[in-house]
Amino acid sequence: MPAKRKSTPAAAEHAPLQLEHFLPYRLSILSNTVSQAIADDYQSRFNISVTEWRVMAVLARYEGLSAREVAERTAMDKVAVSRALARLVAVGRVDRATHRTDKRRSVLNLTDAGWAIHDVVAPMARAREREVLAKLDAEERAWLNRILDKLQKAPETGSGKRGAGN
Amino acid sequence: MPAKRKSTPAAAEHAPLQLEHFLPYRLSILSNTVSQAIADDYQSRFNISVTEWRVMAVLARYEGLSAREVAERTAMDKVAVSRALARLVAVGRVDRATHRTDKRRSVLNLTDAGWAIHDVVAPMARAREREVLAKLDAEERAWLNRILDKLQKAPETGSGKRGAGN
DNA sequence: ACGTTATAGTTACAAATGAAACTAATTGCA
DNA sequence: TGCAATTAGTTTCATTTGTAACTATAACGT
Repeated sequence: MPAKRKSTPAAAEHAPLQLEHFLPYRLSILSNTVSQAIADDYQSRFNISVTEWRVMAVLARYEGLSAREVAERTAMDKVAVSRALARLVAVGRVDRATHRTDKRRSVLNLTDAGWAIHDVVAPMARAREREVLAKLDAEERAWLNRILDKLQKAPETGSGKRGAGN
Repeated sequence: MPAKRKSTPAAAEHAPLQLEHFLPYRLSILSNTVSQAIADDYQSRFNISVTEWRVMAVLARYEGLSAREVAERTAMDKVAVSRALARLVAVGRVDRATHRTDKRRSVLNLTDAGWAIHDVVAPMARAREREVLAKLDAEERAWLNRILDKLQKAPETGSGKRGAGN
C-alpha cells in the first residue's frame, strides 16, 4: 500500500463504479434529457405536466377509458392518475362521466379544449422525438428498437416496483 | 364522419401518439425499471437513496472532491448534492473538511463506514447491470453502447434543463 | 485598498410524489 | 338475501424535489 495516496483518480483497491459507463446511470440521464426537452416545449405554453400530458395522450387514443385503464396504459400509479385527472377536469381539458352500469368507474374523454391542446402538443412531441432519432442512422434506429424491446421484456422474475417516473 | 363512434381504438383524425412506441416514454419506463431494480437492493439494506449512492460512487472514484465537483460528475444539481451530503455526513459515511486555501469549498471523502458500504453496494449494482445486459447478445450490447454515446452527444444546441432524475 | 461580480454551499418555501388509509360501489358465494 | 372480499377512485400525511433567495468567501478591475 502506498504511504501517500494522490488525490484525483483514486481508490483502485475498492473497484469503484464508473458512473459514466454504468447503464442505469446513462439511461437515467438520457431519459431525463429527452423528456425534459419535450416537456419544456409544452410546460410553459400550456401549463401542463408530463403526467398530465401522458394522460391526455392515452385519452386521445382510447376514448371512454376509466382511471384505472389510464393508469395501466400510462404505467403510472392510480394516485398519480387521480391527481392528474382532477387537474385536467378542473381546467376543462377532460370530461368525466360515470359509467352507466358501474357507478365506481369514471368514463373519461378529452373535451374540445383538450383536443385542441393535444393537436398542438402531439406534433411537437413527435418532432422532438425525430430530432433525437436524427442523431442515429437507419441501422442504429432499428437496433435501438430491437434492444428496447428486449430490455423491456421479462422484468426478471423477482420483486420490486415498476413504472414511469414522469 | 361516422354518426356513432365506437369506444376503444379511437380518434384517427387527431393522430394521437402511440405512447408504447414513443421513444421518450419507453426510455422513461426502462430507466425507472432498471434503476428501481438496483435501488431495491440497497435502499432497504442500507437505507440509502439513489442520490446518496451516486454521491458515494463518485467519491469512491475521486477523493477530495468539492460539492460542486460531485454535482458535475453525478449530473445532479447542487441543492440535491448538498442535501445528500448533509445526510451522508450526519450518518458518518462521508467526511467533510474545508479546503485549506479556499474556505468556501469542502473537501469530501468516504469514511471507513462509507467505504464498507460502497464495497458491498458497488458489486451488487454491477451484478444487476449484468443481469439486465444478459438479455442482450454481444452484438446488441455493442450497438447499445454506440447508440447511447451518440444520443448523449450534442444536446441539440437549444435551451432547457438537464440532469439525472434519481 | 475597495467595491463589484462570481462562486461554493445552504436554507426556506412551494409543488410534486408515494404510501397508506379511507369511501363507495360491486362481486362472490354461503 | 346478506355479508365478506374486491375493485375504483380519492384523501391525508410524510417525504422528496425544485426554485429562489440567502450567506460567506474569493476573484477581479480600477
